Amino acid sequence: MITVSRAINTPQQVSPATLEKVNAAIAALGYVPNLMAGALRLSRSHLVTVLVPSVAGSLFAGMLTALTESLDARGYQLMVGQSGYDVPREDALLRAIIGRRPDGIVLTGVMHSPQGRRLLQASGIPVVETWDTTATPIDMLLSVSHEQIGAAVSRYLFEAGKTRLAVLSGDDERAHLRAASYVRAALAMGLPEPVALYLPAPTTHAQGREGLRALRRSGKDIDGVFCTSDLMAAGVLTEAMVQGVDVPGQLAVVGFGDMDIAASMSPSITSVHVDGAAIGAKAAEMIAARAGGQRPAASIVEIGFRIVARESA
Amino acid sequence: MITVSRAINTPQQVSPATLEKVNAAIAALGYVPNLMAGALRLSRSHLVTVLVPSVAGSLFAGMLTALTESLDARGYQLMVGQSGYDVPREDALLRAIIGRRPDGIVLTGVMHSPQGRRLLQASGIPVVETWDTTATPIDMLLSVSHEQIGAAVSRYLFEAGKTRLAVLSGDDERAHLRAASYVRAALAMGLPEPVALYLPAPTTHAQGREGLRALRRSGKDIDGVFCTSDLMAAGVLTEAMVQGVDVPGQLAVVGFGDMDIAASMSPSITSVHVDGAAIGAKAAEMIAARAGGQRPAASIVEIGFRIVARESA
DNA sequence: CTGAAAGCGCTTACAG
DNA sequence: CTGAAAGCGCTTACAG
Repeated sequence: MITVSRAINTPQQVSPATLEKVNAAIAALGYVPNLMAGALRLSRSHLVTVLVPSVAGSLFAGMLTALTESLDARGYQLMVGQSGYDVPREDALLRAIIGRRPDGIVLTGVMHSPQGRRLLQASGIPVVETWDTTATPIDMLLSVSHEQIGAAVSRYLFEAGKTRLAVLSGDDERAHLRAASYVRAALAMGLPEPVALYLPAPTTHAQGREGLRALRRSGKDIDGVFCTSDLMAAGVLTEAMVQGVDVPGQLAVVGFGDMDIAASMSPSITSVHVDGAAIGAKAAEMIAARAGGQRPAASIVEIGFRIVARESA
Repeated sequence: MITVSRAINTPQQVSPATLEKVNAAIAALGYVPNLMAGALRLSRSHLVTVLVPSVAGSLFAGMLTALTESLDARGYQLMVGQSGYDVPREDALLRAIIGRRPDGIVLTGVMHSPQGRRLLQASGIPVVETWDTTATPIDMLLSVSHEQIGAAVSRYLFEAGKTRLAVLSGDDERAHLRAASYVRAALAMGLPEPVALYLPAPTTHAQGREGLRALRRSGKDIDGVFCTSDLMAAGVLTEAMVQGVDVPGQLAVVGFGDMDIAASMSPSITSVHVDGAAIGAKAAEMIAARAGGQRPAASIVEIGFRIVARESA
C-alpha cells in the first residue's frame, strides 16, 4: 500500500522494476485510489460546491459550464446544490455541504440569513458570493449590481424615445432589485410610474406571452418593456407578432441574459449581457488560489454588464 | 467526540442533560460533522455522480432537476461531471469520479469504451445508464430508443402528407441514431432519401435558422423537417417566418425535447416528449434501493416517448 | 529504494 | 448512560 501510493503520487521515488509491477497490478484490478481517504488525510477535498436557485435555469448555464471546466482543469470536481428552497431547508442543505468539507463554496446571490452566514463563516471554507452585491460579503464577492442594470435599461428605453414603460419580472430577489430600480429611475426621469408584473421564477416563454396579454388587458398604453429573461422577451415577441403589435415601433423589448436566442430571433432582442462565464472562471481561480494558500489579488471583483443593442429596442 | 457523535446520530442513547450541553456547544461553535470521515468509516458516501454531455444543455435539465430533488429527499447529494470530452479525458474523469466512491453513478447515454466499462464494473459502484438503449448494459438501464423515435417521426410526417423530408441533427451519438433511423424509415416507406444536415451539439436557435437556409440553398424542395431540439425547431420557425414560408402548409416542423417553448411558440411546435423527470426520479430510486442492499424490481426499464401533436406539423 | 507507524475524523461494538 | 479502542484507506515523515 505504501509503495502503491508512492508509485501513483511520486513515481520517481520508486525503482522502475517495482513501478512496473505495481502498474500492472493496478491495471489488472482496475484499482482507483479512494480520494475521500486521501482528502481526510490531507484535509484537501478537491471538491467545490456551487449553489444555484435551479439547475434547470438557463441564466446560470454559462457560469456552470465555465466553473466546471475551470475547476476540472485544476483537478477539482464540482458539486451542485439547488438553493431554491425555504429557509429551514437551506440550513440543512448548508450543513450537508459544509459536512463534505469542500475546498470552496460558490453561492449564487449573497447569503442574507444570519444563521447561514454564521455557519459558513465558522466553517472556514472559502466562500464566493456571486451575481449580486453587498457591503458585507461573507468572504469573496463577484459583484453584479442589479440596481445599476435596472436604471440603465430605464435610461436606454427613455433615450430610444419610449416613455410609457413596463417590466415583466421574475419574483426572485435579484429580479426584484432590477425591477424596483428600473421603476425608480423612470420616475426620476419624470416618466409616469412603470407597470411592474411579477411572475414565478424561472421565467418562461409562455410567461412572456401571458405577460404581454396582461399588460394590454390593463388598458395602459405601454411602449417599452423590460423582461427578466430573454426567453420571456422571446415570448413577448411571439405575442406581439400574433397581436400585430410592431416591435420596436409600437413596443420596444429588452431582455436579460443575452442568450443565443436573443441574437437569433427576428427581430433580434436587445438584451443585458452579464458575463456568467467570467464569473465561473474567476470563482474557480479565486478558490484555487485560496486552497494553494495564497490571498487572491482582490476579494471583491466588479463584474459589470452591458446593454447589447439589437432590433427589438 | 464519542458522546457528540451519539448526540447527533442516536440522541435517545444520551441523557437529556448531556444532550443539552452537547447541543449548546455545537450551536456555539457552528460544528458540522465531517461527512467524509463518516463516509470512510461506513463506506457509504451518500454521494451520487451524474455525467452529462454539457451542464448548459436544456435537454437534460428536467432529468437533472428531478435527480437533484429525488436524491436530496433521500439524503444524497449530486455531483455533476461533463462528459463532452475526448476519450483519454473521459478516462481521467471516470477515475476522478470512482475515486470519490459515490453510492451511484448516472450516465447520460450508454458507455461504449471497453476501458470505461471495465473501470466502472471493477469499481462495484451501482451504475445507471440512461437516455439510450443497449443489449449489454454495465448494470442498470433506463432505456430510450432513439431508433424508434426517428422512425416514428418519419411516419408521423408521412401520415401528415409530407413526402420530401429532411432532418437537422446535432452531431452527438444519440441524435445520429435518431437521424439515421428517420432516414431509413422514410426510404422503407418509399419516399426519396431525406436530406440530413449535422451540426455541432448542443444545437441552438441560430443553427435552426442557418439550417433552414442551408436546406433551401440545397435546391431540394423540402416539405417536412425533423429537428434535434426544440430550440432548433424554433429557429426554423423564425427563419420560415422571415422567408415567408408557411408552417405547416409548405413546411412541417417537428422538434425534440418538448420544452416549454414548444407549446408556447406561434405556431406551436409538434415535438417528441421523453420524460426526463421520470428518468431522474427513477435513477435516484434505483440507486437508493441498491445502497439499501436491495435488488431493484427491474434493472432495465423502458422509458418510452410520445409525439405531442401541435400546429407546426 | 522500501517498510512500519502514526494520524486525518468519524462510528460502533465492547466494557464498565 | 458514558468512555476506551479499533478501523475505514489513505499519506508522509522516519528508519532501515
